[in-house]
Amino acid sequence: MKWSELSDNWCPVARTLSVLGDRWTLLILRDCLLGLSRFEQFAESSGMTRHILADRLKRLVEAGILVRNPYSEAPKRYDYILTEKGQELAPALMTLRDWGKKHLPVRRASTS
Amino acid sequence: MKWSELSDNWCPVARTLSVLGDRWTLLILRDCLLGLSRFEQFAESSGMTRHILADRLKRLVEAGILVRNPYSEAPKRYDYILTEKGQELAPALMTLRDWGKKHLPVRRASTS
DNA sequence: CCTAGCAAGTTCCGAAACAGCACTATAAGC
DNA sequence: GCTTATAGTGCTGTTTCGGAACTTGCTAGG
Repeated sequence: MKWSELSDNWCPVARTLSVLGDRWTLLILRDCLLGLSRFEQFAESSGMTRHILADRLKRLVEAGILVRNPYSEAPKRYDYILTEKGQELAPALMTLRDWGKKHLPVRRASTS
Repeated sequence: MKWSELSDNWCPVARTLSVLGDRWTLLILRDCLLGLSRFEQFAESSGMTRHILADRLKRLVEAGILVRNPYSEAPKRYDYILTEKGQELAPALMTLRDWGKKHLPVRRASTS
């Protein structure tokens, strides 16, 4: 089964995953909720390749989760702002964060 | 950046995604929470290939989210049971489900 | 004994996605 | 007219994925 076919699945969890079911998309949204909005900021914060970032931003805009907003006319520049639909993903990010904090402690030497 | 490198990220959301940040893993957990436990059940329910399913189950066991439980000795057979750690992902699934129900209605002809 | 069936995987190959890096486009500043 | 800043694209090799067949270990039937 293809990823895209999930979007018509009977299960709302599956449909949700059809939009944000890869490792990078939720990281972009995390950054958005932290106040980031620009391509270069996302690229640096998440460490993903620019190629993937561009693709995921496009998908998120198509899904109505972000809007591509021109913030500069002179050299045409765009940043990405959460829609209300996107902001309502905050609770989901919170529950994932809480689970991670509880069950996936950092395995660095500094923590022990 | 590689997927696996996320597991040491400072951000708990990123660490969580290092475990369940692909399209299929959360579907397996959804099925577990619905009471499924066997390989063939997961394969049929989610529609993923057996190859990927086997890989994801292995990862989930390694992550301590599922346990591989022998339920038959005669022909060695195993099923997969949620640990407490895994059950605590239920709230996360709920929030994703709620968001999907609200923002991603099924696009079938029957809905219009 | 021989074959079929069930369940949990494993193997193989072509297709798609990804990582890494360089490159483009447009304009501002020196 | 050269450098810097920003938002992407192109290119190339590697990794992962999708689909279907095959394996293993046992049971049931003829």
